[in-house]
Amino acid sequence: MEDTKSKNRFKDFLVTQGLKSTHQRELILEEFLRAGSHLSTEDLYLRLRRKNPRIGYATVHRTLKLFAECGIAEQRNFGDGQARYEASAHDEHHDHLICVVCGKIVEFEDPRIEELQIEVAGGLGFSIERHRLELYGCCSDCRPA
Amino acid sequence: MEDTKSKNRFKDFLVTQGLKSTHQRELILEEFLRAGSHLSTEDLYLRLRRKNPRIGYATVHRTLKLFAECGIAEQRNFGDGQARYEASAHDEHHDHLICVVCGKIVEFEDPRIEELQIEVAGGLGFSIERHRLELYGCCSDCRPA
DNA sequence: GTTTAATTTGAAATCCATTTTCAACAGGGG
DNA sequence: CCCCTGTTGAAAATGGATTTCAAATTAAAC
Ligand SMILES: [Mn+2]
Ligand SMILES: [Mn+2]
Ligand SMILES: [Zn+2]
Ligand SMILES: [Zn+2]
Repeated sequence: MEDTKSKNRFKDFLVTQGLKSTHQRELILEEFLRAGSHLSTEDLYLRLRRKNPRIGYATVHRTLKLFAECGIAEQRNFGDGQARYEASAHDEHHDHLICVVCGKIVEFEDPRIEELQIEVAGGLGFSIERHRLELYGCCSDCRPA
Repeated sequence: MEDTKSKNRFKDFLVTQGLKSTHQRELILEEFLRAGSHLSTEDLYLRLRRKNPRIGYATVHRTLKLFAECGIAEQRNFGDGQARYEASAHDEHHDHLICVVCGKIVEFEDPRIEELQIEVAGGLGFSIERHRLELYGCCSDCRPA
């Protein structure tokens, strides 16, 4: 399958927002869906340049923000100084495990942790809107034997 | 009590690192300990300027980094684009709950969540070095009645 | 106290990801 | 087509973090 869902969602988004469907936006969405996840604006920009040198960084940046606004992408920040984007696949939430040695990123989701977060926040009078959970450590590949 | 612990620790740190004890470093540490937690470099800089207009932003910045290096402060990043520092009181870890309306920051620590993080990471072959957990929501003061 | 070598300071410059500007350009309804 | 409006991309601006460098300060050595 070829991610028709995201493409349609973006198309609808453009229409309802009175925005235009452009060649660049199509190219960027195409490459964004093709490429692996957690890539920075720069990453995506460079990939796009290979095939189409006429694309501008500003357009890639603006289009990624549109993706996030429309809900087909999410911005992440792993503390390396540049924002990263990933396709919000399947509408399911997940958190991240990041290897501080090789940079590998593993996704996980644990309902028990999610539940405890709500409980703890509730006990302090907060209703949670969103959260950020990142675990930094060393993956099995990088662990000294 | 007047936080002699942090002051001594910093003093020792300067000696062992071959660094010098200066008037500015003392002023900055004094004000850092006096002021509330989670303040940005800019925040601290402005507070210091009130009493002592001769202090430079660069010095505040460098000194805060020294505090973090020496272990009496920790840098935090709550996604508002500027780093914040807090005194690492009592050597005990905690996470944060942030009100998206008024910006209030509440600290918490839940051993069950900490434990689950280790368990989940272990199941994926990771050993955790550190983590970041921030809950964003609405506090009781800001909740629509 | 004086000299000396090394570190520190702070204003200004630089860095660097992000965001904005703006004139040229493209889309798409009429 | 036309026209209006949204879009593009090169370049400039932004803003927090960091570095530069000459002058000032510190602390150890005379
Ligand atoms: Mn992910
Ligand atoms: Mn805190
Ligand atoms: Zn690794
Ligand atoms: Zn609040």
